[in-house]
Amino acid sequence: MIDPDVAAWILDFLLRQTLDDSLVHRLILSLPIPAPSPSSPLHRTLILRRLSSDLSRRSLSPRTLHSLELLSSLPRPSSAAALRAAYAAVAADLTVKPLRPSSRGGDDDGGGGGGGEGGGEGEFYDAVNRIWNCRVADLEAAAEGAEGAEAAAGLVSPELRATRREMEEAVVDATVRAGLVVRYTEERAFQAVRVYLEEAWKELGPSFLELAAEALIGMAKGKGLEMENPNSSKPSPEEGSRLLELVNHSGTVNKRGKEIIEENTHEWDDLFGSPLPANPVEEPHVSYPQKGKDSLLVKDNNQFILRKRRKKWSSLEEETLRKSVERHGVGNWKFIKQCHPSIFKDRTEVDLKDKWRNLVRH
DNA sequence: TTAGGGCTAAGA
DNA sequence: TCTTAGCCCTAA
Repeated sequence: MIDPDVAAWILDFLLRQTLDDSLVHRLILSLPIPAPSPSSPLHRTLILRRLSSDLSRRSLSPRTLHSLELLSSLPRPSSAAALRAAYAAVAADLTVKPLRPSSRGGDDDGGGGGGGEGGGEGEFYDAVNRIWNCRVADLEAAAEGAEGAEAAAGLVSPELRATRREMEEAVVDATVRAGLVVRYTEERAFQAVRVYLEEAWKELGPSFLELAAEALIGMAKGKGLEMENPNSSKPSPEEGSRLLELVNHSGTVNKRGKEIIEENTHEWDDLFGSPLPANPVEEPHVSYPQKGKDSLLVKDNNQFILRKRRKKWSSLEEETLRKSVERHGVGNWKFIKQCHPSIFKDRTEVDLKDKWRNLVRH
């Protein structure tokens, strides 16, 4: 059995190599690492790796935005200017995406819901609401208030505020909308993320294993334990693969890990404590309890039914609900949930409605 | 998807 | 035992 600290060093090293995503997924499941705390170096490496993965798959999604938000909330946010630029570019790209000719779909769009003319605009309005009137508005509010001000200020820039105004204008003006499509290209967003990642990886420096290896080599040469020269030669991807093989043969793949690999789910997100779907529409609905630690069996009329385990509302959930209702009004429960997927990850729209009923009752 | 009635676990 | 909060069911 590998020591958790050693496992974390191995993972931290391998995450920086050009390994295939599926291998990284298997690694995360195989190694006995606890969920990294936001202050641990591994946390930053994991988020950067997830972002790199989005870039290499050329797939920018709300998950990408979430990664950038997480990075800005870390104790010492790296490459602040590039991070702000990447956030603004990705937010704009995700909003404008439905307006691009390639996304509007032909007659075989198969997506249902809307379709036809105006479908792209509909999705655009929805994205403006979700990203700019909700997500970015929250950041701006937080940047001005005391709560999370530092993290939010790391993302809020004059450029972001200007783009938000532009998006609002585009909702009512077709000419502005057309301008957005020309200006906010997908390539522009990719480029901004690429620039940020280059800077961030550079700032991160070598992994602990690399430093240790250098020190060992130094010792072998009789030079003592010097841990300098961070840009010395990195182990090759092949070496990373061999190490991975070693880990896989150590027999530490747990049962749950195997199940998840078989189900091909998104193992990354488990490590961040707040799974975020690539597309909010695909978010799993939690209204029907499933067997597990979050459910309990209750006897009802001589038959057992599965019931969701009672979970007290946290002050963060309560406060978020209050602010959301203030901003978006009563009754928009689904929208409010979509605005705060990580905070309300364990709640259904009905839960939000029920909680609000309780809040106004007393 | 939402509103509203009703049930029940938890705690005073 | 009573109240409250969280959850479920059903109709629209």
